[in-house]
Amino acid sequence: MRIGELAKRTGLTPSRIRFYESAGLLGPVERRPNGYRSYSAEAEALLLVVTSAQQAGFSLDEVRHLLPTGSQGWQHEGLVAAMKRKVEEIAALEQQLAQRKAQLVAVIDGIENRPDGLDCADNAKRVLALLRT
Amino acid sequence: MRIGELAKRTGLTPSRIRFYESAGLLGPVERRPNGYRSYSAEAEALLLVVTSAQQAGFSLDEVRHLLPTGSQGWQHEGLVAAMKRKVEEIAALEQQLAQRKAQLVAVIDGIENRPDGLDCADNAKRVLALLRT
DNA sequence: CATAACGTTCAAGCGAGGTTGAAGGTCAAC
DNA sequence: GTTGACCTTCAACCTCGCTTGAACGTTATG
Repeated sequence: MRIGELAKRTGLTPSRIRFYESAGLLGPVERRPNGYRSYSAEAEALLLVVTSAQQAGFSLDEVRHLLPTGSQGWQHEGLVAAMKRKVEEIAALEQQLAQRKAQLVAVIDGIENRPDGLDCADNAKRVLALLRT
Repeated sequence: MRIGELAKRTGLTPSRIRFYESAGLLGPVERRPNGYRSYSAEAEALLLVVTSAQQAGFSLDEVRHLLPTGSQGWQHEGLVAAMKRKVEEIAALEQQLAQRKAQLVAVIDGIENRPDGLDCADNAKRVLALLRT
């Protein structure tokens, strides 16, 4: 498989795939006699791992340390440990998101249900005070 | 209040505050005769709005469009609409996060409970297949 | 009066995650 | 035998959200 087809199959751009290679995420890539990159079906799976890991919140740097180094195969323990840590991080993020959403909703409510007799500036102070808590 | 004190009160660095000003987030800032910036207490509230909005997932560009332009005051409708959109976005993000977490947990489980008689490479394929669904 | 702790501007740099472009090689089809 | 699609490298550029540094002015304190 040449890079164009791999790109289509993964939904990535060729430049992005080359970028991942140059970032050390794909290991050494086979070449045809003409210099073209040649990918096996495994490459598609590997790219799926990379993009999934990215979506799961791993930086490329983190991903690189999780991928099999050379021909050494996966290192299950470290991998599992990293994923468990990431699950924790995601749980923390979920909490933060929920809090942000709650704050936004509180601000919206604070604006829409402004107490009678409170002018806009004072209401702004009231609403901001809610955020600090 | 000079920039240093504002920085301490908000927990931001002076450079960051100047950066926000140069990004058009703070409007025109008063100056003392010596050229030093002079901030009112409102500035602290404004910076709180900026950083809160950032934490809520607004980019600085988005924040700029939400802040009162000139001396025109807040535009409640647009503001509330933007916040409601952001709440939707956050809800979507929450779903994605939940899905990512579920995938990670599935992968962890796939590794830890590898079926007997399946070698590592085949198990990797099995686990990756789960991710595609 | 010296010195340290502030403040100023402006330009440059960083880190992440890529994209874009120039200059060129390869290959299949017409 | 020439178009056009695809591939190569390498360097430069981009966006975001800042930080850092150089060169310089101001103010409070001993």
